[in-house]
Amino acid sequence: MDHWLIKSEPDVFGIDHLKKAGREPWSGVRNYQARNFMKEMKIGDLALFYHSSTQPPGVAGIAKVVSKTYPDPTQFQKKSEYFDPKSTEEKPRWWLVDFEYVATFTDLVKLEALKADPFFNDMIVCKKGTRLSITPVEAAHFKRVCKLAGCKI
DNA sequence: GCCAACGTTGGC
DNA sequence: GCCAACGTTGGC
Repeated sequence: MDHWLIKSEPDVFGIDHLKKAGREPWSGVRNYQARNFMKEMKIGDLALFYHSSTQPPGVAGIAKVVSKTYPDPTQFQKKSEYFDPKSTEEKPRWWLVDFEYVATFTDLVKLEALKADPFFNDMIVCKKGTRLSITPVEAAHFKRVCKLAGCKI
């Protein structure tokens, strides 16, 4: 099983939205690197749900991959803000998976806390200038974040 | 294929 | 609101 970190702005779609929805297609990723990581995801993989562009930023909970990778339907929808005229149904450019709600952390594991701990030095989200919305996470890092949150997975 | 200009992300 | 760090676009 692999581990990941997925970023989302809580004002747009946060962990509470996922909890309410139960399950959500992770549409709208329009970055090739992030897309490639999503293509590597397998059913059962776990992801840290990270809140970005908020005060304070940090990991808010856990989500689980519950579908295989399939074409992002919003790329074909003309009215969607994610519409991509260069994409075709025969050769879709953008792919996604569905995430299922797993848990909300009682206390947000702040980015500040991750940066303060040398154990997380290699974690991509801690590095300067990383805007990637989907990143792989080492199992040890994943476990430690859960531990900091007092969350047993 | 280079690279300047532009747009976006996201912490601060 | 600022701006660093990217990614993308398009002229050449």
